[in-house]
Amino acid sequence: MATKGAKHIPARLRFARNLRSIRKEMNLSQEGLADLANLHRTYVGDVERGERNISIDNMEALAEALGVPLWELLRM
Amino acid sequence: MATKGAKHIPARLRFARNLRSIRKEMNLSQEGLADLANLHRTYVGDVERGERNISIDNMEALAEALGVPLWELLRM
DNA sequence: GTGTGACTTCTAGTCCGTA
DNA sequence: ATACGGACTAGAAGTCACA
Repeated sequence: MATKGAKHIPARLRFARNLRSIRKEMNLSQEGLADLANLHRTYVGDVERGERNISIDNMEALAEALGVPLWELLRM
Repeated sequence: MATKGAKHIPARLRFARNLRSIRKEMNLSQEGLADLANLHRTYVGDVERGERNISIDNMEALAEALGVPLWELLRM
């Protein structure tokens, strides 16, 4: 078969990138987002760099803070 | 307006329920799934009961073990 | 085959700084 | 406003014995 590859980017990285790009689209700072999600400034930065293995509760907190559905943050 | 409610079920619970129902559709035991995902039997059970705040890496491991995209497990 | 309590190890998540 | 480090505490990861 032809189209097999795809070699998925790890979910953690997809989440990281989507989080950052959506946050920026909203002209929100990491600090501002952290506040909205009741998380810490530095932690959000770590997550956006893909350095943290974030838990589902906090993923949801961030999604809600951004006002987007969680699956949107897992988009390729 | 009429249809506003929706009162989202927490992502953790949605994940729990979807995981269980998809696993069962595949006639797979918690044990079998745990093996495929390189996780422990009891841990998978805990997750299916929504008792664990699972991290993104393990969510992905379970999704891959089931052969479904991660977002499928977050479906309402 | 699954649920549950208890337990230890490891990392998620906080908070302080400095650049 | 963000990155990054160190040091710390809360809580996730991972395992077991028993129902």
